[in-house]
Amino acid sequence: MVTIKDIARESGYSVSTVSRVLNHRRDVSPAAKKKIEEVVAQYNFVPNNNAKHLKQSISKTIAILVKGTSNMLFADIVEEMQRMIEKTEYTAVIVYLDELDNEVQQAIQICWERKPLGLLFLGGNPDYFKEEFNKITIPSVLVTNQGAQLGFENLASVATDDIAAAECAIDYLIENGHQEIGIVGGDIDKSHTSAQRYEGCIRSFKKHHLTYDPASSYGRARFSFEDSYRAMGELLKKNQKLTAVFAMSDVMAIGAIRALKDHGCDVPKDISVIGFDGITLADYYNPKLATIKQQYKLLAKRSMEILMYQIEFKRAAVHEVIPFELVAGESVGRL
Amino acid sequence: MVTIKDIARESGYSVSTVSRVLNHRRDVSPAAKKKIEEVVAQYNFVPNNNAKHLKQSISKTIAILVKGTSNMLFADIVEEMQRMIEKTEYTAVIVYLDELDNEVQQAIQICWERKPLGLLFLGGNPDYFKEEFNKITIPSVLVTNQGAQLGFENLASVATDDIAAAECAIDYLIENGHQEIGIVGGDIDKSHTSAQRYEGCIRSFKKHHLTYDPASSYGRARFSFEDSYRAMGELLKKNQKLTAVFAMSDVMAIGAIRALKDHGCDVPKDISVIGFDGITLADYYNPKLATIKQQYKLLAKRSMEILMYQIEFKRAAVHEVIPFELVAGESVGRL
DNA sequence: CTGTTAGCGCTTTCAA
DNA sequence: TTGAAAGCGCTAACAG
Repeated sequence: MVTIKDIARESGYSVSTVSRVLNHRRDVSPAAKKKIEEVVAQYNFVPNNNAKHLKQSISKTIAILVKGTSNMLFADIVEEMQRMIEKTEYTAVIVYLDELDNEVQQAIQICWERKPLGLLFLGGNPDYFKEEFNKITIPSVLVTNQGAQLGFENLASVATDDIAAAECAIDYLIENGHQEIGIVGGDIDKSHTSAQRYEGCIRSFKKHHLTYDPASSYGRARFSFEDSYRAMGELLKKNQKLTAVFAMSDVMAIGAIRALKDHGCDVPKDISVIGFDGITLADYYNPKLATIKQQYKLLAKRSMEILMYQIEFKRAAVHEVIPFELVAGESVGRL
Repeated sequence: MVTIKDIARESGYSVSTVSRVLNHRRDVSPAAKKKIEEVVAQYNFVPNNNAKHLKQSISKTIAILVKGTSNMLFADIVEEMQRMIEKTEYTAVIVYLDELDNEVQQAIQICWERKPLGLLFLGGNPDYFKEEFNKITIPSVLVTNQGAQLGFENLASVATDDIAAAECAIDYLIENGHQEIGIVGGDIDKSHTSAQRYEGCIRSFKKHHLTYDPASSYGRARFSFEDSYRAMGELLKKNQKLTAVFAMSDVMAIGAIRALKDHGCDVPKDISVIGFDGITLADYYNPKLATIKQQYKLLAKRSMEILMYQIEFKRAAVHEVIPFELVAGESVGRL
């Protein structure tokens, strides 16, 4: 392997000068720059990032921690963030974690190894934050989860109001004449997001003086097509009176719709379905999904802006709520 | 930050002994092991991977390079591979690249930095391999692309026969009475996979003595819903006689179907559509997608096995073709 | 503008 | 079974 030393020897300059050229510093003579760049190209030299990061105390890096590989909303947000970061002098490090991983622990390790200037959490479990986020001192933003109540000075948040949004979804179903409503959602004890959305549902039921029986009308599932399909099938057996279903993600809604069709129910003629997230696919599905659209571009934009403000102007961490949109789609019918 | 030195000092042992414990070596006394592990836990010590990899000459690591973040087939394959690697003593490093990035250059850097024992390429451009794969000497497997003709001794491949599969798709359309067939696919000059699939199409047309005019019947698009939607719309204007469309990926097929519906065409009544890949979503879509299913689990399994054989038994790189399956679905109608 | 020098945190001989 | 010491490749003072 060719190292910086080899380049120094071959170019006739010292390692420090080579290092300077490599890092685009301007205190190098054009001649040195030219010569060194030639040698670098000739030897196809690639610097070793381990050594670089081991030594470097800071780097113009933003780390993005994405929780859940198959979360299509996050995929859309990450793409948008990358596009934004590319235009700046910063570099993005993207780390994908399993839904179950501890994102805060991972973040600590990343801080330790890559010394980023800021952190962006796509999804996160408040419990993990309570436990050890205090070990993180750099500016951070929690995206799609509200973080105000956590009370960390360096943790901002940009999120949709999950409670209000879920309430809106159920309102919409009720406005359309539905009274027997099923819910397909995550594990309320383990997923904070699911718990929030569940609370929104309950609020709507209460407001409309409807009773809701989780035992017969809540289908717990992971956020995947397959598991939502299973949950919907079970729900159908437990409660034959259902006329509408709220799924806590669009992916779940699609799994549920497939289950309904396979059981001979038409959507929306027999049973209505409304999803959550507003991923690109929702518009491409048949029927077009009724859904609560999280404005992913705005979520991405504001998160980055708030992070940059914290980093560059040492502004305080703020907690911003991004408005959601109800998308009517074609999957909800009037009763 | 707490380093290995701190642990050494606090535990009363030397850094080398701590290092041994950290790496689960057996030449340490139980007493030392116990004491050091206690201190590590107490201080919440996390080793710095930069330093570790900088020094370590090999690691039980397999690197997976994934080309295209939003490729749903790859997502399925990666998940399967991770599941397999978890059961072994190896660790996976997964790197997501843009569709346009040079995966071989990235791989060289990763070898240099992480010293993996093997490489798995999900998708790849043969041109990049011809250019500099010779710089890579560790066992590697090219997944979903055939690599036999590249002729590298350390590069195996596990792939679907794209030519035969695409030919099969067109055959199926023709068998169902279609003669005016459109294609929505990638850039044949830049995407080797697209070129292969295109060749399969042409073979089928020739075999059936049909003429195909790319100018009026080929819609070039990126592998996304949106771009395929656009391409299908244009195709519809250029050629009103189309009765069927072959899309080079399921994502493209879905984009095309949406475009058709928005132009008032029913699928499959007015126009039939067949996709490619057989992603999970294909089964959940309405209509269920007719598609060429790549057996992603088998692709993942054989790739890993072949790589392991190369690494552990120094077996030669083999080139394996995984059979595809035609899934009838509901999106192709008989004319 | 350039070179010398001292580490970053860890692994790995080599001796003891 | 343990410890001392020599770097891995690079950056960042500091001095020239």
